Amino acid sequence: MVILRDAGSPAMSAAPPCGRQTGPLTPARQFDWDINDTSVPRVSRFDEFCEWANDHCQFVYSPDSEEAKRHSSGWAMRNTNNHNVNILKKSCLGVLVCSRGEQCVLPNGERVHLRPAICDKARKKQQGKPCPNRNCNGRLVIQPCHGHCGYPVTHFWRHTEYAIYFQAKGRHDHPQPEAKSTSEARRSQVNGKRVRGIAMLLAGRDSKLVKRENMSRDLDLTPPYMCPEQPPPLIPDSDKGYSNTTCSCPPFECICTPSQQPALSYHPAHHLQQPTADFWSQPGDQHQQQPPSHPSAAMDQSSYFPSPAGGDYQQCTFDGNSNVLQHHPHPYEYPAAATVVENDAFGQIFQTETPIRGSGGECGALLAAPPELYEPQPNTPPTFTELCEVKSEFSEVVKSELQHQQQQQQPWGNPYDRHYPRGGGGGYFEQQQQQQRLDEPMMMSEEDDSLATVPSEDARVMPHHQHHYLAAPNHYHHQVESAALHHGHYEALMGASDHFSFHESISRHLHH
DNA sequence: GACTGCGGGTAAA
DNA sequence: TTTACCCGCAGTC
Ligand SMILES: [Zn+2]
Ligand SMILES: [Zn+2]
Repeated sequence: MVILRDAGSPAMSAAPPCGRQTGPLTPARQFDWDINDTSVPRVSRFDEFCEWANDHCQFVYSPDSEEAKRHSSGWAMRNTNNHNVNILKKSCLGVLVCSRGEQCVLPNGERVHLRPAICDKARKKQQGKPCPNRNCNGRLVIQPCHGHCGYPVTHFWRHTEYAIYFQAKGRHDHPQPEAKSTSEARRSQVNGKRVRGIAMLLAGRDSKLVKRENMSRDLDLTPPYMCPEQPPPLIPDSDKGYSNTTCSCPPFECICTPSQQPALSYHPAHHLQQPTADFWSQPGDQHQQQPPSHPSAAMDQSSYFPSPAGGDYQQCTFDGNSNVLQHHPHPYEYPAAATVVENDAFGQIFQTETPIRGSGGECGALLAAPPELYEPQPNTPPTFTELCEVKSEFSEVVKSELQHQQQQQQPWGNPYDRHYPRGGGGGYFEQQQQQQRLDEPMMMSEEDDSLATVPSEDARVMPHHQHHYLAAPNHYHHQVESAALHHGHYEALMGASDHFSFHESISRHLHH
C-alpha cells in the first residue's frame, strides 16, 4: 500500500548539507517518526550519510549505505546495552582534550581534540597520558558529553528491510573529536611515518570535516536549517502536556525554555536532512498500531512498519531495559558490513606541514618529566612513533608525578569533570575522584544501556534472540515521486550544566 | 589490540 | 518499573 503525501505539505523536507537531499529548505522541520515508533515511514529517497549528526535529528539511510550499516559517526559513540536487539543505542564518550584546557594551544592555533577510544581498556590508557602538544605539559583527559539532559548524547539505529533509521538525541556540549578515519590513520601510522599534519590531527580534524564545514559555510547554512534551536517537538505538545517552549527530559522531566539552552554548544556542519516519505509501508497485517498523531503526518496511518520497540512516543528518553524483540519482521541484525573506505582524510592529514613542536610556551607549568621529552627540536618534526614513545615513557613519569601531587594535596584534575575542583570544593567525593585518577584512569562510560524506549506492552510480543536481518531490497526506492517527510524534532535541552552531579558509575568506581 | 554488538546483571530513582 | 551503567564475551579487522 502506498500513500502519497501532499507535495506541498508543510512537512516538506529541508535540505541540509548532511543527509543532503533535493528539496526546498524549510525552516520548520518536524519528525514524523520516532525510533521507538511501532511503525516508521518508508521513504523513497534517502539521506546522505551524516557523519556529524548533532542535536536532535533523524535520518533515513539506504540499507546499502556502508556507513549507516556500520553505525559510524564522527563522534566517539560507544555501544550501549538497551536490552533491545532491534534498536541499537550508542552514547557519546565526549572528547579527549588537554587538561590544561584553554592554555593548551597548538602551533596552528587549534586545540587538542582527540578521539576517545571506544574500548574501555584503550580509553583508560589514553587518559593521563601527556598532552601531545609539545608546548604543553598537560595531560589528556576526557571531556565527557552532557548533551542530552545532562547525559551523553545518544544515537539510535534501527534497521528495516527498506532502510536504516537513525535518530540522535541531544546536542554535544564538547568539541568534535578527531574523526574516526583520522584516528585510525594515526594508529596505523604509529610505526615510523613522519607526521606532517600533526596539528590537524591533534585538533581532531580531518579533511572530511573541514570539507563539510566549508560546505556548510558555502551554503550559508544556519539554524534552523542546520539544527533548529527550537524545532517542533517530537510529541505534540498536547500529547505530552508541555508548552512548545518546554521539553521533557526524563528522569527529571525538566522544563527547559529556549533561554536555557546551554551557551556551549558545538555545531558541526550537521544537518537535519530528512528523506522524503512518499508513503507508509505496511509490511504485514501484524501489529497495526495507531501511528503517532502528528499533525504533519497526514497520511494513512495504518501503513507503518511495526516498531521493534513498539509503543508510543517518548521524548528525551533514557531507555529502559526491557527485553523487547521481534515484533517486527525485520529485526535489527544484518550481515556484517563491508569496509568503509575513508581515505581522503588520510591523504590530507599528512599534507599539512605543521610540526607538532611549537616555538612557544603557551603552557607554562613544568612537570617533573625528563627535559628531553619537551625540549624543542625545531628542525625535526616528530613522528608518531616518537610521539608514542614519549607518551609511553612519560606515562610512568606522569604516574609518579601524580602520586606526588596527591601527596602534596595538589592533584591535577580534569577541568571538564563536573567534580573538577572549583572554588572551595574538595569534598569527599572529589578526593575520591582524585584517587581514582591516580590509581585507575577513570572509566568514563561503558556501555550504557538504554534503549530506545520500549514500551513494555509491545515489548513482550517480541521473541527473544531472533537475529535475522532481511536483506533490504531497494525496490521501493523509485516507486513514488516525493512528497516530503522531514522534520525537526527537537527536544529542548538542558545541556551541560554544572548542577548535574557526576555520574554515579564514577562514584561507584571510586568506592573500589 | 581495538572495535563492535550483545546481553546478563546491578543500583538508584 | 525504568534507566544508566558495569562487565564480560565473541566476532571481526
Ligand atoms: Zn596540552
Ligand atoms: Zn557528545
